[in-house]
Amino acid sequence: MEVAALEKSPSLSDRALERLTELIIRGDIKPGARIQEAVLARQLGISRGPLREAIRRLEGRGLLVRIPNVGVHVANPTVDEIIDLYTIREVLEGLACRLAAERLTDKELKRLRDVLFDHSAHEDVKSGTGYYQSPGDQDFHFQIIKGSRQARLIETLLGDLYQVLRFFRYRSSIKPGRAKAAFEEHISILEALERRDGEAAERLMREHLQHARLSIQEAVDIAGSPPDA
Amino acid sequence: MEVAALEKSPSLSDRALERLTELIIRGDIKPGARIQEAVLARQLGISRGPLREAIRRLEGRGLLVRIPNVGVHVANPTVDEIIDLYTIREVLEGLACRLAAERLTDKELKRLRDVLFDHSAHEDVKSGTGYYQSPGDQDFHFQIIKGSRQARLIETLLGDLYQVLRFFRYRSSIKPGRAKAAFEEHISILEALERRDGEAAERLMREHLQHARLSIQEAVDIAGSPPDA
DNA sequence: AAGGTGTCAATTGTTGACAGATTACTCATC
DNA sequence: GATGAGTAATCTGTCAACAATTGACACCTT
Repeated sequence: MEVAALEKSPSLSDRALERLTELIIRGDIKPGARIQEAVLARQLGISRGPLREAIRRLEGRGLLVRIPNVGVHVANPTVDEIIDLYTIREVLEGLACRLAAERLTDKELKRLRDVLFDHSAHEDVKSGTGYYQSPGDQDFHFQIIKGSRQARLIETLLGDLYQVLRFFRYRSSIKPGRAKAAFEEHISILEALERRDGEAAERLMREHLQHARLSIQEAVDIAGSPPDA
Repeated sequence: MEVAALEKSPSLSDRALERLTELIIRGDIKPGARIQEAVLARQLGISRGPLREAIRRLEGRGLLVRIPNVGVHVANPTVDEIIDLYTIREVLEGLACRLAAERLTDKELKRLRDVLFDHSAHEDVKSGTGYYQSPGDQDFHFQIIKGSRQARLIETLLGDLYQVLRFFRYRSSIKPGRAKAAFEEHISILEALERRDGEAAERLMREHLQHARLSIQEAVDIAGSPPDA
């Protein structure tokens, strides 16, 4: 919907923001890589002015880092910083979930249930590793966040945090059991929402995301441990 | 500390960001007021380029709103949107408080206690209305947020949210008893921190901020109710 | 007189060029 | 062969001029 607003007037800066975000998230420009304004501007077919505006906006989101008089790099966060992002997401999406419990329409709840069960989720879950971080998983979270009816919260979670996390997502092998567990946690959350139990919904969502975070943390600990142990 | 980094190389865009933020928060430019780039640029003694970059950054923070090809105005949020901001602050500062309980040094805890009791807080509280939103109150929150040791969280709460809320703070008469209650809630929070009880610290901070939010909401409801009732 | 149409001033969007700073390189010196 | 000053090249920071869009006013049509 925000995109629709941009489509109305695709200023070069807006388009540059979109394109650049995509380049970063898709990994075409790697974390830590330096960005040269003139070069990138030529690649995008625009001049440096609008590009600089786009860069400044991405700086605000933490995707780019500028060193004065030297240049801008794509952010290259440490594992700890990524974990910190997940921690922030935990409380914000917990809040969204609590609000959603009070505000989702019956129709939307029904749709949420469909998302959870239709979306070939069962196959994914049974096959073992598919569900976690699948479109089905993402859609479930999206619906709940939107259901909070809190524009600022939606903007923050969907616009900023998700993009950043999508980028920084740790490409680690998730534990085999995680997919099934995640799916079951989703069911518990859905049930709390259907009971209109905001407190429980918030708590369950926070626990759900905490598990995801710990799963990552664990994978990193293993990968980071000395291989000659 | 972020300012220190800017002082190193105060680019015109950085300075414009600072000055413009100040102009908005001090109320020199009022909510809803239109900003003309050329005029403001001349007032700040710079050209439109750096100013536009600063504006784009403030757009990201939600302090300015741009209508494509028409202009930018200072945001003019509804009461509901302000309440939403407070709600977000609740969970984020709750998180900060939980982390602080685990991470504050004994020295910092001592300092926090001093802030609470020294800062002529007693006089403020006894006099009735002084404490709430006083420097002492703010300092207490600042110390805890910084104590979370979470750069991103600190940046969000202190850099973005506080400035926005400082600006949009509802100039409403707070209930007489609120100051004393707020002070006592601070004491409870401090005690939880000293016990290193993160769970309780988070819960208490959230309740504390929730009370503040409800106090505002109440004041608005009264002010907003039809006077001919 | 009401409604539509064309024109014009004002403002945003964009560009290319200039100035200042930083980095990398060269060359002389130890 | 290593080190350091000096210099050149490159890139960021900034500006002023140009293009495109908007909104308002006057004018014409019905």
